[in-house]
Amino acid sequence: MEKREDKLKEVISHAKEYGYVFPSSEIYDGLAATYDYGQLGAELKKNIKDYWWTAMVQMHEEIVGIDAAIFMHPKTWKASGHVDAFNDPLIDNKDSKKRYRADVLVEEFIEKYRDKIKKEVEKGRKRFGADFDEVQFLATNPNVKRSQEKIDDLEDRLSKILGADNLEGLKAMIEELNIVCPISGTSNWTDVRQFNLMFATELGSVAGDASTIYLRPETAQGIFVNFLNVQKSGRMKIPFGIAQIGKAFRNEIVARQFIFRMREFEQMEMQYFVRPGEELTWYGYWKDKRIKWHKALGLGEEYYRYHDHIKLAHYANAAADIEFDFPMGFKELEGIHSRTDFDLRKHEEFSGKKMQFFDPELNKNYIPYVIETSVGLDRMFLAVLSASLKNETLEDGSERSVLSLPPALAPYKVAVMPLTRKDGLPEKAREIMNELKFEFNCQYDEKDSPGKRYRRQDAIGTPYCVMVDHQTLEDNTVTIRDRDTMLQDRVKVDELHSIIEGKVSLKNLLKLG
RNA sequence: GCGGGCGUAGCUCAGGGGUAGAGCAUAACCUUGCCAAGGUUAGGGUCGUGAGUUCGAAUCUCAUCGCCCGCUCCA
Repeated sequence: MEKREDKLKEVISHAKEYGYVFPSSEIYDGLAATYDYGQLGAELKKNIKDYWWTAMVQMHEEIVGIDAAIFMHPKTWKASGHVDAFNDPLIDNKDSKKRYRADVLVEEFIEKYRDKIKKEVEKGRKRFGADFDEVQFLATNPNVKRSQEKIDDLEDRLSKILGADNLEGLKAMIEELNIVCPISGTSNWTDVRQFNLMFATELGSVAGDASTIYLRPETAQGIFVNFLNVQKSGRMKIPFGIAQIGKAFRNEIVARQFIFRMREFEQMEMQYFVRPGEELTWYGYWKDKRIKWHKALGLGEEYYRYHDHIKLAHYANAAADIEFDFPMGFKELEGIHSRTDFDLRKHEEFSGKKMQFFDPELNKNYIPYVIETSVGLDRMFLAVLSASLKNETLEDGSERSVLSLPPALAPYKVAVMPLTRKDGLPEKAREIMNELKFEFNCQYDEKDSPGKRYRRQDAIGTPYCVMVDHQTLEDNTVTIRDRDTMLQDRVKVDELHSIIEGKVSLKNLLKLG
C-alpha cells in the first residue's frame, strides 16, 4: 500500500500530464488554489454533470432544473444570514498559533470586571447578612462603581470600533488592555483581519453609492428565490424539487488539497420541497437515494460512508454528509440537510412575498420544508479520478498505469487504430471512426506499436480500443480490446455500436440508482 | 495565518560557485506489427520570480510567488 500523500501527488501529476487539471495561470506562477480543467478534465466534468442532471431531472417527473445567476440581490444574503454569520474579525497569537475572534477576546476581558463585581456582591452579602440591599450596594460600593465604569467605557469603545470596522483600533485595544493568549500567556499578536466569506464587488460603473453585491457563496439561494416562479409556471405540486448546477465562491482563509477546497467551485444542488412534518421521512429517502447514486459508479462501496452531524446548523433539524475516501482520507463529498422552512421563511420576511404553497389535500397554505442535497462537483471529480488511478503489476512483471474510470464518465469512449500505417488500414479505421463519432467521443491513433497505444489509452481511461487489421479488409471484423481485462474480442464492425453502447451508456448507472 | 518540506524539460528526478543533465514523454524517418521501453535524428529549460554577495550564481543570502504536509478554519 503506497503512502497516502504520495497518492495525492501522483493524482496531481497524472492529471496535469494527461490534460485533466492544470494549475491556473501557470505561466504567471499560478494563482493560489485555483485550477483549470484541461481537454480531458472538461469532458470528465461534463460527464459527471450529465450523470447527475439526468438522474435528478430526467428520472424524476417532480424535479426540474434551473440555472440562476451568480449575482443576486444583496438582500438575499441578508435573508440567508450570510452577511452576518461570516463577518468576523480574527487575530492569531504567534506563540501558541491559536486563532481567536478579536472582539470575543475583548468581551472576555470585559467579563473579568463583571466577575469582580459579582465577587464584591458576594463579599457584601456575607458582611451585611440579611440586611443586604443588592441594588443599593451596586450603586454605592466604590469598587463596584470603578469596575462598572470600566465596563461601560470598554463596551462603548468596542462597539464604536466594531461599528466602524476599525481593525487597527481593535488590535490597539487588545494591546492596550494587555490581553494575553490563554494558552501561551503572551501578547504576541498578529494584526486583526476581517474574515469575510463572500467575495464582494460593485454593481454598475460608479463606485461609492453603488450597492455592494456578492458572488454567491452557495447555489441554494438561487433556487429559493425562484421557488414561486418555478412552482407556478411549472404547475408543481408538493413534494417537488428544483435542481441546479453552478459555480459558487467562498473566500476561504485556507484553500488547499488540490481541487478539494477551492475558492471558486461548482455545486450540484437539489432542493426538495415537502410538507411540514414529513421532512424527516424525505430526509431519510434522499440520504439513501444519494449514496446509491454514488455507489452505482462502481468505484467500490468501501469508499463511501455517512457522517451524521451531531452539532446542527441553525437552519437544520437533521444533516448528514456522504464522505468519500480521498487520498487524504475520508472527507465530505455531498451534504444532505433537512433545512426546515428556514430559507423560505426568511425570504418571506425580507421580501414581503408569500413563499407558500396551497395544498389542496390539506386545504391550507404553508411554507414548505426543504431537504437539500448538495454535491461538490470538483470534489466528485477528484473522487472519481483518485479512485480510478491505479498502477497495476501485470503477470509478466511489467507495470501499467490505468485510469479505470466508470465507462460512462470516460472522456473518450473508444480509440480506433489501424494495426499498421499501410495497406489501406488507416483509411478503413477512419471510416469506422467516422461512423462511431456520431454517438461516441472517439480518438484516432496510429503512432507506435499497438501495445504502446493501448497503454496510452489506459492512462487516459478510454474503455475500449478498436484495432483494424488485415482481416478487417477481408471480412469486416475488428478486435475490440477492454481497458480493464485487457482482453480482445473479434467482432463484426456492425456490432461495435451496440457493444460500446452497452458498456458506456448512462442507462447502466441510472438503473442501479 | 503559523510551522515543516519542496520548486531544475510535458512527467519523475540527478547535479551543487566556472555558460545546463538523465530516463520516460513529444515530433520526424527507418524497422516491427496485438499489450510500453528496436534504430537514427530533432525540438524543448534565462534551473519559479526578483534582488544581493561574487570577476562569475541554477548552486550562497534575502525577499516574494506557488505546491505538498501538519495546525487553524471550514453555517
